[in-house]
Amino acid sequence: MTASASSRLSIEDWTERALALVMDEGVGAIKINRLCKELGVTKGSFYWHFADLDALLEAIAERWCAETRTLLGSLSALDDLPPLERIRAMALRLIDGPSFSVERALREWARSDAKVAAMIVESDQFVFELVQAALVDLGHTPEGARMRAGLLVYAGIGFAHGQNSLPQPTADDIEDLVAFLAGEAAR
Amino acid sequence: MTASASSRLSIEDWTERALALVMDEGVGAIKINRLCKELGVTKGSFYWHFADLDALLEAIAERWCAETRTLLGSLSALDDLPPLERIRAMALRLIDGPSFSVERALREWARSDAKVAAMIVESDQFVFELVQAALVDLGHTPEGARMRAGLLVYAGIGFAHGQNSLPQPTADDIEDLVAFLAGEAAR
DNA sequence: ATAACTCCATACCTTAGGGTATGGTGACGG
DNA sequence: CCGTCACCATACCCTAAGGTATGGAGTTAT
Repeated sequence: MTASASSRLSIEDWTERALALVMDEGVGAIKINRLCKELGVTKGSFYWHFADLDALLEAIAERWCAETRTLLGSLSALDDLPPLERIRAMALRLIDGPSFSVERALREWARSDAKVAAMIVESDQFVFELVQAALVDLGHTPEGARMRAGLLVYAGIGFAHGQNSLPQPTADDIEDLVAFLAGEAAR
Repeated sequence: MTASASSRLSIEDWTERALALVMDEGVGAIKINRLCKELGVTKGSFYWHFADLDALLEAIAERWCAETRTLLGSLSALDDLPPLERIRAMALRLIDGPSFSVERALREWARSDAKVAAMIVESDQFVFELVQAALVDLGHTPEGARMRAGLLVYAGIGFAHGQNSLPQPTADDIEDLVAFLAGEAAR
């Protein structure tokens, strides 16, 4: 459906569908037969494109890593914004509800795929350093900025993994949070 | 080995071993044959004690919930400590490395077991309210305390799920963190 | 002592899912 | 027009794992 209109499938058709599956049902949901059914083919097709399941997993890991890397690159555009805006943008990104299941799926995946794990580390690092730099721009010491940025990033990760245990923060709450983290700058 | 010396097994022997398995390998690692081998029996024994796998899962969920509830009860002893000590205790608890895999296993488990999920929510809530109360005792407004406590608890959850993406905080870092969260009390 | 009950072993069934072998069909170059 | 190759269908095998049926051995009560 989302794939190309051609009756023949390409590698990209497979990785695209498989990636979508990983995102909203986890890597454990990838079954060859199921994928085939969703793509309207049978296993004969799959094993022509890929040697085995691991080959498919590796392919979609590669693809996801590439996509994520370009996404991080595009995020560098935030550098032009004022520091507080940068922090706010990251905080809002961390609170984005629909992406929670994706976040969980990715970290679960990372536990069985080194490439994915490395990419996630890189991604976390990226956000962390972005926030830290913004805090330094606001006049914080590197150490103070480090602690605050770490707190925000880890809270973001935790937010995706907590099962709505605590009341969900509103937009106003985020404002308070950003103000708190950015506060008492020149101490 | 850890079970009773008797040659016959009890329900507790099964739930104990299974719970240990869940903790350090996740709920997905529970296989009937494997459990039997570890306990030195065969499936005939398992299916005498339990109707099926779900019955076993339910039993260990029940057991874990009970154990966790008493653990939370014992944690109420912290109420006598000064507020800052209470927060510090919770912060250190959240950073406890060896329990990370347990934390992950539990939340994964919670996604397929409502009882476990509810217990985790209760547990998170407990820690959250404890920290929040301590912050209020320090002179914070309920709203300020709420935000700070939420930040700490979520960061703790995230810390267990991040794959060492960011540099691990030292004991000194925790001190700074607690001081930061508790800081600027009477504003 | 023996009947009854508890706990467990053995053998077997069934399903899901990864993987393989082989043949067929459409498109395209020669 | 025909062969070749890319792509796929069909049929099959193998293993892991949950589940069942049945019988046997140890224990306990009467």
